[in-house]
Amino acid sequence: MPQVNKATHSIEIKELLNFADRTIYAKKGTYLFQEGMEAEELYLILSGKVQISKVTKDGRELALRICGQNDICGELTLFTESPRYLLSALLLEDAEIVAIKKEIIEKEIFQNPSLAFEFMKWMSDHFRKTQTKFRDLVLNGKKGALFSTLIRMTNSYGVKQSDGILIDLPLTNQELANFCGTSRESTNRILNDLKREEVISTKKGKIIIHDLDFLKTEIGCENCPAVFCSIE
Amino acid sequence: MPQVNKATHSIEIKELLNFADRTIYAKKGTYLFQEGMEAEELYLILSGKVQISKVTKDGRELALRICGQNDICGELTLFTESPRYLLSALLLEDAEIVAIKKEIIEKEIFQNPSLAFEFMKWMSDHFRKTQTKFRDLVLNGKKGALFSTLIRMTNSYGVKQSDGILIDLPLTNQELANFCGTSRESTNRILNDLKREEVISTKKGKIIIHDLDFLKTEIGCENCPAVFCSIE
DNA sequence: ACAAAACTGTGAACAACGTCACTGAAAAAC
DNA sequence: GTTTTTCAGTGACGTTGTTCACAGTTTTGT
Repeated sequence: MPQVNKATHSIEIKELLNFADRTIYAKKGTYLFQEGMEAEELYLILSGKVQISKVTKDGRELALRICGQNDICGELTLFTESPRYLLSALLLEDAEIVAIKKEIIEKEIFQNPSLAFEFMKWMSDHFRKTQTKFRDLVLNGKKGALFSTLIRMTNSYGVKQSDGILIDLPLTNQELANFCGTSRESTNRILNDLKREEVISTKKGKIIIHDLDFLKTEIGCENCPAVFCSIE
Repeated sequence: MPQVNKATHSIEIKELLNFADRTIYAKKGTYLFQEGMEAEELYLILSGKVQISKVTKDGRELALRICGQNDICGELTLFTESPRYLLSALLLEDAEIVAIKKEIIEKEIFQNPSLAFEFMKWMSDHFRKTQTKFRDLVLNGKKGALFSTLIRMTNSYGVKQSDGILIDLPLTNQELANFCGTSRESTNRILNDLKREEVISTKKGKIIIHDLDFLKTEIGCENCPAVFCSIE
């Protein structure tokens, strides 16, 4: 099945594999790391999916990204003294993950300009992604947050169908709400409005987008390259 | 007058000066760059203040940071093909700014590991800053956004006084609101609540913080190092 | 020093969103 | 294949934040 838009990652990031400390086989539902933990490694996902999120004291959860194959996480701790993870990484599926020691990467980046360059490019792209998501959430209210999330999901997991684009990822209303900083009920109501207007529909717990442009114009999306507008 | 917390910038970032293309003397109220413009340079502020913000189609403005001496802006366009600025940079004061060609930096970073390293550290810190601000704005409502902004302003422009910390920066309610994604009226009401509870007061258009801890506990601030919690 | 402009402060009406409470549907477990 | 458990859906109501309107205050310009 053809992926609509698969953000291409730089080939060189795979160089990181050469510096692997060990490979982790972790189970769905467990945490790769949790906020507050001392951060000594960073991770490269070989298979499976990992959700990065922030948990508030009062138990709510703000989900930020879902990392899949070839994505990097734990990256925010590089170049910081006695760093701790700011976020938690929850396994959405069983996964195979390579751990790389922070010191080794830092040393290697220092000696390997091409790796440094690729890494900076990656950070830069990643930053842009966060920046645009930020804008959508703060500037366009909860509706904007949801529309933005749907668009990003489409870019990352969209599969073309005869009647639209299927977001090929099982998602409950609650999970979607976590990405928007919204309550489950609000998300549910907005989704049902969209169904009524035939912008989306659902099949077997997955969402099909029929009118992506509607979502885009509502939040003033400038049609930035999909690399900057994904959930990864 | 002693600055409460001045985030120390890496000395090496001044290396960038060696690659300067030209020096710009720009007037308050003008734009260094505006979103959508083709991005060919990045800028190092020598003196003056520059506010980075995003303007929405309907005229609202979301302010993200204020750059002062030795800060870098326009950085989000590095390592991207045919980049355009995502944000606008408005001069808050007359300023002296060094422009550096994107290509030159990219080339130099490739050849100079120490510069690359410092630059990555800078990006990493910068990212953390954005990430925490993000959390405050999305997770703690408009009040959280304002408290967070006040704390950041204190870290960047706070000057110790006998009765508290003066935020040594002229700020109208509207400007403050722009940093929070809020209406002027809401900001005004929250500020007046804080005045009534003697958490803050104002003198000559500037804010004095009497009870910083109150603001911090309200938003669940973990007392992260000031480097990650500033308005720069 | 005086007028114009910009900013502050506040009430009232309204919209957006969250919380609570509960029902029915679907999926998972046994 | 039935029982649990999880999830979707929806009304009622409270809270938060916005918008509009306007009066009073401070700052700026000349």
